[in-house]
Amino acid sequence: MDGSQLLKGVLDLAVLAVLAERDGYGYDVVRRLREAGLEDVGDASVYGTLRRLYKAGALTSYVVASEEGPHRKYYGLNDVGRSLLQTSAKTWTSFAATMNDLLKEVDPG
Amino acid sequence: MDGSQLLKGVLDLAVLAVLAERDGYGYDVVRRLREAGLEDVGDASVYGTLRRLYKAGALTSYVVASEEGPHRKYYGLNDVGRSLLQTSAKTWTSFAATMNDLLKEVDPG
DNA sequence: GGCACTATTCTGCATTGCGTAGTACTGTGC
DNA sequence: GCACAGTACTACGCAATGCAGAATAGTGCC
Repeated sequence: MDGSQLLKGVLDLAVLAVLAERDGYGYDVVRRLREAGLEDVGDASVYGTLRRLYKAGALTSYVVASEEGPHRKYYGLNDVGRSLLQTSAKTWTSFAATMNDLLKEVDPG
Repeated sequence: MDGSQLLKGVLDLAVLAVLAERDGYGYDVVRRLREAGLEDVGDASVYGTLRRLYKAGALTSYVVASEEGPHRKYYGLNDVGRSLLQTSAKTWTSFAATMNDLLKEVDPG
């Protein structure tokens, strides 16, 4: 557990959170992330994140060969992913709280 | 205004916030950041951030030649820095809100 | 005076995550 | 067949963070 993830690895957390809601394939995750407010997220970043997460053993993956387009590669959380999500969420929350503290003294009213 | 800063540039904001409280030199900023809860922040990162911010015209800098050690290079916010802080703080806040929204559906209870 | 230690700054270099751009494949509509 | 949209993926680059180490300026000890 190193601090660099704290500062940069927010996308991982976002992807995990989105997948926790329900399984999704890359293109879909991108769309959901953008709808959630992360409008500037690049698709390649998401694919990369998905792959990293999968490689880290946090995701399951199954291909659905739709008849109306190319196959969709769905991803879903497994136990590792779920606990990673919990941990990361906690880390994020406390990090965000720290930042908000720092900012509180700045923003008067 | 690009999103990459959203995801990565948190340290900039933290440094700006700390400096808004009162001027400080690098070594001191590191200490204050750590005391504030950002324990894993590396000194080189802070020096780098300081330099980048200064180069971007957000900071003033003056050297205080202390008699009890090497000179201290103080940094402080100027108008550019203050408005950068405001902007970044707003961006951060809304980003954090988005993330919290995303996480709300995950963390039951 | 020299040595170790602390405070302080600064400079590589490596890692890594995010983004842009471009490729490839599959189905639909013309 | 061709253009277009949905979908996945790769290659490369940039920027930020971290680690390690050097340099500089004092203090204290011998």
